[in-house]
Amino acid sequence: MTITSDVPATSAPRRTRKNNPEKTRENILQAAITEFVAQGLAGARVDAIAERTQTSKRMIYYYFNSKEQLYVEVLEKLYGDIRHTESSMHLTELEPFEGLKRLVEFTFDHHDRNVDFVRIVCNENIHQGEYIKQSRSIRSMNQTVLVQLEALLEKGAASGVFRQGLKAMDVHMLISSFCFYRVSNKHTFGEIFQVNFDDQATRQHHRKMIVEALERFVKA
Amino acid sequence: MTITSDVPATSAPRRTRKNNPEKTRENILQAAITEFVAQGLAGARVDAIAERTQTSKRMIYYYFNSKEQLYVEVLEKLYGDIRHTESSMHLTELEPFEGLKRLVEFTFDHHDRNVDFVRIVCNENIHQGEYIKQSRSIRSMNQTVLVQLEALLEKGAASGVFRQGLKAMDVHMLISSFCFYRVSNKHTFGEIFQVNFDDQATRQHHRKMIVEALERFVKA
DNA sequence: GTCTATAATAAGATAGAC
DNA sequence: GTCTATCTTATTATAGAC
Repeated sequence: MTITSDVPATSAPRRTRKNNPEKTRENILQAAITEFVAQGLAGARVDAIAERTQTSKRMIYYYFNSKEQLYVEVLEKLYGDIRHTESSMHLTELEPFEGLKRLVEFTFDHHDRNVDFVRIVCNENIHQGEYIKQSRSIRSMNQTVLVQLEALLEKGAASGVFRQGLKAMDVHMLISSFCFYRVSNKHTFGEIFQVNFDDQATRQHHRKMIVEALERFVKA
Repeated sequence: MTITSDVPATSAPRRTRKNNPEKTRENILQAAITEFVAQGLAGARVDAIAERTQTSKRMIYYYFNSKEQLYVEVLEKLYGDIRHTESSMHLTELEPFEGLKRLVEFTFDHHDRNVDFVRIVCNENIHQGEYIKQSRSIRSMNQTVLVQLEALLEKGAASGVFRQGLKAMDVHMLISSFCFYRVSNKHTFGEIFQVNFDDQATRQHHRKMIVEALERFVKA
């Protein structure tokens, strides 16, 4: 690259438009989330992502090298959002049934509010988890729930209110199943059985139901 | 291209290859299932579908007109497979808890055996149920479960073994959630928590667990 | 770091012979 | 009904100026 050093030192600044790498990067990432969630990895168009940004397509390749790498970063970002909130639950400080209720409601609300997360996970499963395996960080960040839930189950069993021998992963899976399904399948289930999952009364009803199902499941 | 019409009238038959419309159509449909399930609607390539068939790409357009129409037929076929088996359960002829157990185990086994069905439903939800709405048949064929389950719940409540006021759709959703999730999310959940969902011992464990969860949920 | 223009290729759909 | 060859457009990715 040749340097044009014969610029008048007194006139306009060297840069007319302010460069802001971090902001540009974040801007692209947000646009990518929207596009990947709506279209899936294969259906997403780099042009469409560019149109959603304040910058150009060239910058996408400049920062992320390829559509696939951009997708992996989106995956990591959306998985990462759960960890933050999850670690602040303090389940074991509560009475066991209260702790369980809080965990279930927390998981329910998180899925309900983060349709993006649910969609990207669905898409990732269509691709057989190919990209999640490329991310070393995602796996480690998800162990927190199991540790907390295990402590809760032990405490409940010790005090005799929960039954013995429950496995944290099983309970976690029961909770996740329901919370995930009512978001992931809202369109097909909603269409077939004519239910509107975005309706607030329906939402409250489901929330109450899944708490009850889990209470009955762990009860001694 | 010039036409060589000077072919001896007595020699080879007009058709060297036997035409078999129904078989060709079915052949294409099966290839399409494989491709759509593996790649999603957007990721699926018509060329790839053609390669999986014993026929050519031209025939795909001849029989199905477009990639989208072919996709809708795949959707209808996979949804249709459940109905057949579902209608032969005769739940109400059994003792209530036995009927419930049979329904849960049936749903579990169906999802476990039909990963294709689960994948296509996931894909359809990414597209916000856009194509399932185009099919008039799918909605009607799914009402059977609810009718049967409703009768079962009433019978159980009448004899006092089930609690009162349970809604068929809620119970159906609880069952479906778990059975669906462990297939739909086997790759991400499996990777994060290092579980192999195809392992037979794991499978049996989950099957027993979901039956137990439902028994506890409906118990009076 | 950022932009516009463009190369290279992949993919849905069709023409036309037999 | 079936085949091969091809048209047309869309899409990922890059070149090169500033």
